[in-house]
Amino acid sequence: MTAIGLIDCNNFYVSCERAFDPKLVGVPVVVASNNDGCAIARSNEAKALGVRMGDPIHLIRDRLDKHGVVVRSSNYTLYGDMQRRVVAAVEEFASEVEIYSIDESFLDLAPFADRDLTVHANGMRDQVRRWTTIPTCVGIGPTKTLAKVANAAAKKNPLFDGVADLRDPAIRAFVLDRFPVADVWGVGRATAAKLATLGVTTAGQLRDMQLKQARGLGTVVLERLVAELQGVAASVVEVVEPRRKGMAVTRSFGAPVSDLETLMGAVAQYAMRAGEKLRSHGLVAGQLTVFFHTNPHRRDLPQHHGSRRIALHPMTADSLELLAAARRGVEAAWRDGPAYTKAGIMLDDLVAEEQRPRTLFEGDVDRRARLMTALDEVNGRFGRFTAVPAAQGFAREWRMRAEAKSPAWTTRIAEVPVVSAR
DNA sequence: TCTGGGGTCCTAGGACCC
DNA sequence: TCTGGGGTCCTAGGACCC
Repeated sequence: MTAIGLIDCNNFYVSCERAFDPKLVGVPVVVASNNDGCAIARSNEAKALGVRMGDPIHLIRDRLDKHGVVVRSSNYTLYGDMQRRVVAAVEEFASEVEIYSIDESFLDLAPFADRDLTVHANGMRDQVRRWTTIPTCVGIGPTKTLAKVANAAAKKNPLFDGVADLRDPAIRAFVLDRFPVADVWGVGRATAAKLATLGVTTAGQLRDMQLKQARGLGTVVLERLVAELQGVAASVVEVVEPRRKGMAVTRSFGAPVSDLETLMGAVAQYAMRAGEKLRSHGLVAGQLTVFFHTNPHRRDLPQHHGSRRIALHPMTADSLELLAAARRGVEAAWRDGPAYTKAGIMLDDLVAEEQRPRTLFEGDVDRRARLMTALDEVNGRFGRFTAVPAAQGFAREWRMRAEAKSPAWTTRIAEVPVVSAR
């Protein structure tokens, strides 16, 4: 019998922060996005105060201060390492684990389906908690979409106490009839609005929609979604990582940038990072897009959105080639005057290094590849951007804000927590 | 003063071909 | 005035996810 599980960490970033700082337990905590811009994780206490996902911190500052909400800058090194530990704790409880996002994994539970899966899931949650302190919820169903619904029910409805198994048709119907259609995985704002005009407001009503009608209203994506709600699997638990199609390094600046040289400095660093990322995946890129733009929320200020796409011949993962292409793009798209607040590099047409098409006249590729390997080794060992090209220009006025970032508790020896006993 | 940073998939429509 | 009937490939943009 098919049984798909979804384990999801509760308020993951906040829980990671709490794992190493007990002062944060029991008080309202918010983790801010890069640049301390928006609220992207909230403790239950913060949710109860009305802090919503994506709220700009500066707009809710007063409320945060009034209620003593602790705001932490995001610390992705910590969260990434904690994810690894959560997955390790889960592995023995499933035959396959598909890491879906930094805080969620799909599980193939079929081999365990003859036992009580609620007991099984609770054993898994206990192990995650023992190994990482992170609280989780588990949803179980015959398809991924139903496992997602189950997970949300497990989290929201105290009746389930952290684990919901929707394989039983009666329980499933009970939950779907009370589940807002807008909260279904894959139903966003636009689709929810269209469904509302048809009077479809619950997941149960969407389940009962004709497949053809679903396709007409949305696309094949909505049709598959309806099938999954009916218990017919349209996707499976995927273990192998799919080949990446694109890759990006983009950042908002800590302060607006109006001069070309400073912007170049930022873009240069993103290009170096993009190259590093490509090489770590063993890929080369055929196309690079560089962009920079002003603050779109400030309609009162002059706006400019500069962007250039540059073909990379030959395809490459060489940081210096990416850097040169990015510079050309910025120069071509530059406009004097506006204050820019964000820039980025996007790479497309990604191909595995071994499958890179060879061209004539590509120079001494091996020598450059060795240089890049050396660069990665130095930076891997001594910290990112220890070795950089001399022309990079390392003025850092644009560097993003992170005013309340926790230490790299688990990944830097100088920052591991010290425990003393007497 | 201050609004994240990644990704995926699908479709429509244009360019081009015979 | 009137203007076929297929294809393919590519790109931009929308919608969605966390």
